[in-house]
Amino acid sequence: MARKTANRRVGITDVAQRAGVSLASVSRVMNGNFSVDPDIAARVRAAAAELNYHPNAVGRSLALGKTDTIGIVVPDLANPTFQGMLRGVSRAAAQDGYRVLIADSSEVSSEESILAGEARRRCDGVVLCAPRMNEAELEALLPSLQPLVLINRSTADTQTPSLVVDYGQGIQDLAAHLVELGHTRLVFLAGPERSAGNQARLQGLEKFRVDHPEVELTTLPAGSSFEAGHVSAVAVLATGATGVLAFNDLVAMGLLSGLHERGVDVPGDISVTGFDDIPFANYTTPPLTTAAVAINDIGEQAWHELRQLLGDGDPEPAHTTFQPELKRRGSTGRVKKPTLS
Amino acid sequence: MARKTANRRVGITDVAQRAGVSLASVSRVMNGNFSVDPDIAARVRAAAAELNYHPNAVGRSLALGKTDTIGIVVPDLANPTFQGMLRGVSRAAAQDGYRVLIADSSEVSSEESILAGEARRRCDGVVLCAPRMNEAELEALLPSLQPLVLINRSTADTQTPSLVVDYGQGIQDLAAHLVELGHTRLVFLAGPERSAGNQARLQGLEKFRVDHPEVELTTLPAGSSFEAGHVSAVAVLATGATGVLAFNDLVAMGLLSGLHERGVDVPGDISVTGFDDIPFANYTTPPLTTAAVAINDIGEQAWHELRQLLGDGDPEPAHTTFQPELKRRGSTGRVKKPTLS
DNA sequence: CGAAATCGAGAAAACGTTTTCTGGAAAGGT
DNA sequence: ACCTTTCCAGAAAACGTTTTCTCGATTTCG
Repeated sequence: MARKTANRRVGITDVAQRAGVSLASVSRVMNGNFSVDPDIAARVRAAAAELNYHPNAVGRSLALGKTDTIGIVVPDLANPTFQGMLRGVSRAAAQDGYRVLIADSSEVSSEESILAGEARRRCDGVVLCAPRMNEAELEALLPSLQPLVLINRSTADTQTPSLVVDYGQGIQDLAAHLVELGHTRLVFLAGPERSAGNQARLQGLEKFRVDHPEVELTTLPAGSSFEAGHVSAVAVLATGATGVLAFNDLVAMGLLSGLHERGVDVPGDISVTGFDDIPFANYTTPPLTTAAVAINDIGEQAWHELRQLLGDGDPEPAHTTFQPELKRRGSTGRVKKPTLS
Repeated sequence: MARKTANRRVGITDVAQRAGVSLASVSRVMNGNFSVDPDIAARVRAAAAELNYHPNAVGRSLALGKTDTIGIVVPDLANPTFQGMLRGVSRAAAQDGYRVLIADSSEVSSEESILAGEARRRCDGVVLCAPRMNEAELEALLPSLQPLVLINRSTADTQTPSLVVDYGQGIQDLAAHLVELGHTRLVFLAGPERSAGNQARLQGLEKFRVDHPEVELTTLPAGSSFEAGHVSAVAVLATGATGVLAFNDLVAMGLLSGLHERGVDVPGDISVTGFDDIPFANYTTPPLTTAAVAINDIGEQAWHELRQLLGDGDPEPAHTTFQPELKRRGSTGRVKKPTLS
């Protein structure tokens, strides 16, 4: 390793030398270890200040066996949901002096496992949000990631806490809300097929169907983005439905935009619901009725679980379910005229 | 350090022992070093596989003097602009096998310097976006962060590349666009006072004033969030202006929402412009006229600059300026009636 | 006053790698 | 056939800390 410009980096050795003490003493002083002569401590501190010494994190990590860093794997940093999660984790972890290493798998499931492994090797623990990874692969990966908390995936493994959102219940609440407003012809704009969240919504809707046999509910493949919602506008209109359950807020916003372009009034002609309650949902025109997911709380909670795991005890890992909360806003309204059938 | 459950972690030593070779050979094999006997290589690989060995990143970092990690300091992870930047940096860095450590300063400038320093100590380099930090503090901090690229801050230091957006020009373009549409009474919804970006916009508008003495331009303090824009609606209406230059897209969207609630038609009664062209800007009703900032490109470019610095050569650090691009959309239109004056 | 207990600072081992150094064997040249 | 060069595997140093261990000095107690 070519030493650039003589000895550039100032280490603990330099401080020790300058203060005329041993390495050990410097280390003790730097770590606030008592039982060290005040005079020595002062000399060390002075030397450290003069040399502008800052302990090397890597050396420290090696000696201590911890990095004070956790990894978080998300499918897509462009998605507000994962951004919120990341933010929640990051802020909470920062409170405890931990930093966060991010890994964006770009929605490709093969990357998810690689990134998770790599992140784990660099960090003390991992928060894994991998909705696409298949069940078997996940189970196989679990042991090697060990201090780990799962988001929106469940596992039999008793070691790993998991935080899941009850998408099934949320979508039922939204559907029920529409029915309450008199809608009897609904359409669901589905998300990515392989997505665990989409599966959960579909199951919820299945349950809804048996509870409300009088409601006509069709499903249209869409996606999880603005564009997906935007291009779905025409298909939605073709169904003649008066209420739309979009996969998430992004799709709903895209749809809102598409409907607006076609002169369709929301909620006058059609009611639209989203999912997640991203910050923007409150500021669309009209404001979006949606199922609020406390995504920041989930991130925060994820950190707290992980912190438990990193600490000593193994206090039963929690398997927490978050209930979405229905937010009634302007994008849903009473059905104008009963559907002719 | 208490070894948990006998020897848990499998290290290079275990592999060497199992393969019946020395540490050095294992290391050579793992790093694809040629000039190692094929037989030995095979044995090592087999042993590594059997033991499920993965090299310890910290040990590796210490020996190599590099972490393959960069830090990025942003003021607020909730802001779409910084989210985009982060995403750009992260994706680009990932392409080259680097990971990103995030530090969210929560908009407090004192944190910015601490976090930057800490990030630098853990990583090989830093991307710093610290709009609030004062000039002096920044200059003082620069040397200690050295492989570093600045975003939206300039510096005399020739060592550090910086990427800045020409907010001054962008806001002038937007203003000119409104003038072109016949507006003569404009209002600027200002951002946070201390923000460098806000200063740049104000300077641009000053220039605009001298170029267009016929236009009446007032400034209203607002902020950088939805809420800021939302609550500004009444103040904006009070000015009697027909064109509004919002600090950014968030403020514009909040304003749009506030105006809608009051039954004010956009762009019929008032034209509104944003800034940044965040992904949502395309899907508001009406779609937002704004100045597009290629924020993902900036993130990507930031990584490329940093990669240069991390590599050997010192090929003059670029000081790049990004020009916003005017996006004409539905939120601006011809002024309905000439302002009486 | 002497021996045991206490204390604190320095020497050295440890963390898990990579890489230089070294020495023995094989290969090549005269 | 002998000497020199080449090659490659293993030993050891290095990276920058923390922490255990050791040992001399000071204190305390009998």
